[in-house]
Amino acid sequence: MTSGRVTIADVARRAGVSTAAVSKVVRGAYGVSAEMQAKVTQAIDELGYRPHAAARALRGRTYTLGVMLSDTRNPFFPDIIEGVTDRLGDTEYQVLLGPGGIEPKTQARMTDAMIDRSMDGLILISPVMTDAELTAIATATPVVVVGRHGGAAAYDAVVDDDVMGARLVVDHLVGLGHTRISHITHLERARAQGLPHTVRAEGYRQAMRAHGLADDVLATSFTEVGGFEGARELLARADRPTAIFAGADIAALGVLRAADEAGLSVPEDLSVAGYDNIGIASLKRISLTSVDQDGHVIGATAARLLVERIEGRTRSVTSSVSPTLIVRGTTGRPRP
Amino acid sequence: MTSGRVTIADVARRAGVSTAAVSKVVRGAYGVSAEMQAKVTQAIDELGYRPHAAARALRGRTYTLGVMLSDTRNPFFPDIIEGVTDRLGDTEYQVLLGPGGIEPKTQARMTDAMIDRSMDGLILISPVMTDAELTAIATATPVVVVGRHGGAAAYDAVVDDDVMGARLVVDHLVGLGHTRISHITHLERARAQGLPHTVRAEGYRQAMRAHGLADDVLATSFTEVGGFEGARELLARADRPTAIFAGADIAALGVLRAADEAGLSVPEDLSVAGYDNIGIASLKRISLTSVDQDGHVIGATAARLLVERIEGRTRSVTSSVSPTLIVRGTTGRPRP
DNA sequence: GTCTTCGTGTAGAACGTTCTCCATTGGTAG
DNA sequence: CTACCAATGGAGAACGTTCTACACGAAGAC
Repeated sequence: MTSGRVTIADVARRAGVSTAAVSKVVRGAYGVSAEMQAKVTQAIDELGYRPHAAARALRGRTYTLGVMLSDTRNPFFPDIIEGVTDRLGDTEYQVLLGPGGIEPKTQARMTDAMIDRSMDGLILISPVMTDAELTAIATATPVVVVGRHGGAAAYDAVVDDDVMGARLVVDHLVGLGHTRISHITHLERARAQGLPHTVRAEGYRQAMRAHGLADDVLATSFTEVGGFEGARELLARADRPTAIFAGADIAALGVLRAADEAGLSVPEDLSVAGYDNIGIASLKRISLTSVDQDGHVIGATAARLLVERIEGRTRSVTSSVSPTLIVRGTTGRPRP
Repeated sequence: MTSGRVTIADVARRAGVSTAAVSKVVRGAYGVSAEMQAKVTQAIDELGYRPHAAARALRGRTYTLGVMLSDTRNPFFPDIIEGVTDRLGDTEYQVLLGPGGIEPKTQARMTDAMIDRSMDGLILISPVMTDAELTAIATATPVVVVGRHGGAAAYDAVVDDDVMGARLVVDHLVGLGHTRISHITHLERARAQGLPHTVRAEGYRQAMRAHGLADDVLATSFTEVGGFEGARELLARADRPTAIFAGADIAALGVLRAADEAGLSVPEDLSVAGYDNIGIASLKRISLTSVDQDGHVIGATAARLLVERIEGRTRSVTSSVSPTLIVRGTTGRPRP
């Protein structure tokens, strides 16, 4: 099978030097003459040599970074991934994605698998696990956590300022004249803290209080169905809200469907706002008011922090990205 | 860094046996007594030993399967991935995804990287490369190609019957009374053959011919913008089509936007159909008529074929999945 | 001239597995 | 009682790298 593989020994033989010398050239290490450099690179090119990452793993780097995805379906992830790969495009690092699933158990299995494959570092996107578990992982390998607030000392964190994002939405809706504004959030089974939806819900509560309004939070799930069912419940009430702020755009899409089915027109009868500003939100047919997180920047920042940490930084860093509100057609003045 | 790692030697010491014996137990190999089995598994549990995949790579399996994604943004991929992981869930194999990008160059780089990391097998989703390149990869490691027609002998293939899918759409539109039906396809820069969009376009042509109608294919790209610009061009014509069949749902969404901006109502002035039946297509607000591929089945089939091939099958297999047409609100009778 | 020092190259031991022999044991056929 | 065999466990060589020593020569300092 691997019969055809060109090894470092082949290159060394061809160039008439030792394998150690070839290794130095490949790694750009100290102590190589210009002549040696030339000889070896020529041999490498002639033979088409590529270092065997798995073999490297046993001694040094693998030049592999892992990104654990908690939910492959979330349309917001591609932005982050693109940010990561763009940032890493001209480096030697390769990015591999691990579908971790929604369950804490499967996520733990995936991170273990990544560590077992000696990845040089891990980016965990909205991981659902305790701080203790997170710290345990971070002692085994450099870690950057995306989307969880209150990061610990052992790892870096990149977060969206979710409190601010929620406030932007509430301020906007109140500015339009709404007073009965409900919030749909995600119900978490695990004991993880500082997850985006929790913080968004808290930001929503704070903002409502600041305006002297009563808050109303309903927990379903961040899926189209979750948004649909949550909205159906809210809209069935006698004093139904005039605006619904969903903690994620996918859920907001479900809210829109519920409004359609209930025969309510948006935004006249009901204003709807989401969070994440996913691609579809900008489609004329949807035109969803949403909070934009700039996933590209988040991904690029995570990649930068991870490489820094791999290359020696030990002091922990938390980077916060400010969201912006994108006002579109699903929010407007309530009927008097 | 890796100081804390429990190795096979630790387990062997603890159980009072040789490392070779532990290896046998771990792999479930032949020649282990019940007693040995018990001793070793106990030691493994006590120490929390997990085999180091990178070290394994040097001699045997890595139990890692790679899935190369040609485009992370395509909302159809999560279905395939879920099919793969579901199928592999209770096996020892781990799935890692490689964002290969749209460029042939970056895709080649990614497949190389996966081979260098000694993955046991690769699933390539709509790879953009020549058959020769594909065959070269397939000689290095087991390969299953998803979404490319006309697979070669060196690898397995899972394809959607795109000719049939295109015919379903055309038949449906003709049945409604349309005669001027245009098709938007994806313009390929590379010399790859048998890609889905090519086959869909060909299926469209065949079906139109079968109905005695003139075909009209416009090549832009399978993106929202691609669909938008293509539709804008088509709708600016004097004898503009009464129906547009986009080769992918994302492009169809762009077509809808173009229709909105042109002040055309759907489906009265323009019928629109897509391909892939992505999640959003079923939203009331979109309600896009589309061809459903059952990505879950495709992914699961690909995973099954790959494992079979890894475990010894050499005869090449091509599995074809039949699509179904999901009729929704964006298609209807043309104005007389 | 001898002693350092520096720059360059190499030998050879890791790294954590798997896998091919080989040795030992106990049982059974003759 | 011998000869053979099957079943089990172990020794030790791979696998393809990196990395720590160290050797060697040239150049400079005294």
